[in-house]
Amino acid sequence: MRKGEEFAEAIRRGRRAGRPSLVVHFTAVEADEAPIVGFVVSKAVGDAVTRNRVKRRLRHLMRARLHLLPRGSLLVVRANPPAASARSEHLAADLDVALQRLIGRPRDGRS
RNA sequence: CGAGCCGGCCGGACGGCCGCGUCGGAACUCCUGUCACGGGGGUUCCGCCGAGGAAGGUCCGGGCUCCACAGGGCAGGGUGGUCGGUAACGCCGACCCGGGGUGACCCGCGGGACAGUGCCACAGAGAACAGACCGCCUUUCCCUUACGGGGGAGGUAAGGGUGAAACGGUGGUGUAAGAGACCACCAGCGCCCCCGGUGACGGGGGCGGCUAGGUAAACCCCACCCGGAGCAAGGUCAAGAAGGGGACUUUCGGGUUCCCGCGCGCGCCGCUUGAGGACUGCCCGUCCGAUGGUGCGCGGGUAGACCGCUUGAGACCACGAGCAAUCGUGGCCCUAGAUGGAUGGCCGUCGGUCAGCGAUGACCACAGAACCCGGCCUAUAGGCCGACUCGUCCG
RNA sequence: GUCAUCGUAGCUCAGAUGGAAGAGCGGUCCCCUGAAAAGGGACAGGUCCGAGGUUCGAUUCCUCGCGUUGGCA
Repeated sequence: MRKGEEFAEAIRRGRRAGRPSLVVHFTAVEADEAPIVGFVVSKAVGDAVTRNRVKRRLRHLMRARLHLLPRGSLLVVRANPPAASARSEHLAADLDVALQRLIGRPRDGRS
């Protein structure tokens, strides 16, 4: 994801699942397109080195989970300050829980 | 051996599996164009390369690009011992002067206070061509038997006390008491001469007057330097005053959406007798200038691609010049170029640090390129190398 | 990339030419009240962001640094 409108769409209209280290926003459009994913790591998380590391870890974790997303997905992962000092397995666990809440439920749920 | 001082360098190493980015190659595939060669994109595989000494802060200086190649004066800003280095600097080196240290060495915005103006609180009698509070001395008056005390007039900067600072220091002559009033030496100031040095300056000699406060990181004066903006610079696709471009889609007619050129109305100024504008603020001077400039209102509008983009005052190694900063010659090498922004995940061995008798366990400094260089400053676990100084001991 | 702003008591802010710092709220104690609030009185509280420098003397002037907030492209 690389456009401001797409971030706004996912964050404002999508559903949200929060964990201590991160927040996941998810929405889906009708179009039959490949899912796109964006990351938000604010200045509150740390300095430039820390923010880069958090972003790379999240990108790595999401890459392995892309197949879980339906077509047309817009997904934004926002990092919270605890993500800076979290171990990768903790980040992965938080991410899995959040994804489970958002898309793991039956497809006829609220949308 | 201990303590210290200065400089240079490194800043984890090796390997396995899975991923990411640029570039190159191959295969497959899509779009587009030509008579033909072609152009552009996607996927997969292979290969090379892939953050720093500070990439940081943005405090200076340059390259590069555009503005009209930018002239003169004023204003404004900056620098401030000397000589050298450099593309340049507010940086670096050596030296000079002043200060600190036993020393190696360290610190200094280090021009001018007889061009002018301002300021120097409190304390103190007096604070800038100073000043009689106490004191000292002369004289006079009063009180007192006397010793002595008090008042007036005057002399006096040697002494006291205040202060950051009180108008040279010590000794003598001199005097009523004193005073550079005079003398000797010392310190300091100005001028002249000689010697050494490119120079700052240093050494020596002579003469003069006896003495001149501090502050210019207060205004200021002097010397020298400075055009402005910044890669979101700037350019190409880009044709045109009616359309053009990108992306997606298509039944190939087109459609959707975004972007660029902004569009309309009313008024004012002007079209070479020139409105307005540029050379950054002003003046002179020079130049641009008519599909023009400007005011108000309404409507529209906020980033598509590509180039610039990494070969450069370049890195390394020799030799030479120089005390050094640095420079010259030769050899050799090519070493990130992203654009929601590429270095991540898992694991092994070794290396450090800490804990523990041990098995073992935990941890790994500061910090992430964004046009590119030269400096400065700031952050930084741990480690390596070298020069030198002082102290102690041994020979 | 570039240009600014601010940093003073626990909080919000003043301050001067360089001569040593205040206000409001808050805090503590006392008075008032049967008790409290309000009111009155008294008191305490400061590395003037840090380091270095200029000066006799710096919160103020100079340099560097740290942090805060913001503007423009």
